[in-house]
Amino acid sequence: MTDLGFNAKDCGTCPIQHRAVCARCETDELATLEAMKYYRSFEAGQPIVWSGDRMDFVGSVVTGVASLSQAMEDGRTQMVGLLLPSDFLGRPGRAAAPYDVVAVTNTTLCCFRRKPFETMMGATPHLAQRLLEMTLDELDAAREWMLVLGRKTAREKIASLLAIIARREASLAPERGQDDMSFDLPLTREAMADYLGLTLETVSRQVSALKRDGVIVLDGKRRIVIPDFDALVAETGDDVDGGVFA
Amino acid sequence: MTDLGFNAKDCGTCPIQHRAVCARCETDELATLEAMKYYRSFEAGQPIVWSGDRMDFVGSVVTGVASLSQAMEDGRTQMVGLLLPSDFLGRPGRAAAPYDVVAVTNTTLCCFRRKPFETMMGATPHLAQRLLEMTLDELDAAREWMLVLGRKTAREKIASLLAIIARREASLAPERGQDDMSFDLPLTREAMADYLGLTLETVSRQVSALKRDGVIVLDGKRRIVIPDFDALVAETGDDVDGGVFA
DNA sequence: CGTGCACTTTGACGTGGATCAAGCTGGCGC
DNA sequence: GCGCCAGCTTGATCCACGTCAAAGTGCACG
Repeated sequence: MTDLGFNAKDCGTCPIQHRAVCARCETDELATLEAMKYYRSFEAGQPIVWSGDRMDFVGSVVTGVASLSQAMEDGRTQMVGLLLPSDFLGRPGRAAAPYDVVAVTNTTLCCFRRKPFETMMGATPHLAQRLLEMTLDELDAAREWMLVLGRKTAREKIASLLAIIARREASLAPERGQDDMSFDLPLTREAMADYLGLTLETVSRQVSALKRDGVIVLDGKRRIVIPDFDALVAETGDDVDGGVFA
Repeated sequence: MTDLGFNAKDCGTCPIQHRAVCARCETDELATLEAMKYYRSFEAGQPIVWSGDRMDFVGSVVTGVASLSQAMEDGRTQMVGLLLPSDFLGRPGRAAAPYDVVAVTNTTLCCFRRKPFETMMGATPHLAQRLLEMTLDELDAAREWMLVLGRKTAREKIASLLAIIARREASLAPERGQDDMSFDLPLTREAMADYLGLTLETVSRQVSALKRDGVIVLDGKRRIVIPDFDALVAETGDDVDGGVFA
């Protein structure tokens, strides 16, 4: 919630708006975006917006992890997206948030107020095209996840989730090879269950099973080491190169 | 595959490109789009494109139903979208099709070659914005479906599918009230199963159960009559107004 | 250095939907 | 009119995952 007071120029730590949204912007457009942006941070567990709420900003994740989820009246919930650093949040042209957005870990967003952003979009054709690109990527990810939810076994679901997170982590720190990957799981067992359409007990059992079978190594409850990424991918049911977010 | 030879002006039957894609186009842009468009038709069961294929057109469905689906190596398949009349197919800026697209019933598409369409998009800012809108709608539909796949029971899944189709049918023929809805199911039990992440036997049993309970009436195997739409919606597990594609 | 509490693991048991296996039904070609 | 066959239904059985219950773990706080 608090404004971090980052210098607007201090974007070594914020690859977001320049490269992700506006890679082809001219200098003056870049400067306009720069001048408009501001930061917000949220603590782990804090809601960012509720489904149906008015949402007057768009932005992207600088650090941390946020989740998008939908709930049924009786309490069943399904996570429909996971926002990792560089992912975009919000939708130009739409006032109401379609999902609950919650900070899973401590999270910093780089934001723009929606109205001026929309105005800018109208004046900058490739901004709209860039947003379209990003939305198509989200759509592909959502549909890939439909396959996971509809057709995969519990073990394959867990492996798919770990593979996605491992890939994302690797792309954020590309200097390391893809052997000996390791990362801190940002999700509780319950959050994993909500993403995978399982119960937390089933998640726990399958994580234990993957550990027992040597596919993953646990260091504490959250730190995951993946000794052989290909072995993990083999557990997902996907063909080797076609996988999720390929 | 065959060109139907429809008159390019004959767009009473083709509400697609004018209103869906280009509602705000100026007259000359409209004329340009008109001149570029052509029709293709496919018979029930025919593939339109395979996943990974080069796809040199974009378009939308004029009549019929097509499906988007993904397959795993071992044959498990998940339908990730259903294209009904007025739905858009294809993605500007991307050469490769990400899913298998199959004509479920006899289908007619209104197409544009991709390259000139992209050029036009670059020159016509609101075309890109309109495409973004449509893609966001698809994204919402995909995520709504993730809730169906991840958290609903077989009976709720069937009810959700019937409710979606009934709503779409009603919006195509809005003169009829929403009591006494009826329509021909365009999908086989197997296709329904692929969409819902079930087996065809389970689909058959749950359809029978909904019939036994008076939620739906079957006239033959394909014609569905819905005596009370609200009763159907009550079976979906959604809250009354929040439902899929709300 | 306990005590509390959120998170996780593990066990025992139940069940919804998958699987396997017959039939049935209705449209179409001959 | 008859046979064929794709699509559908129904039954019997199985098993992956859910449910309920009880410990275990480790970090934060006194």
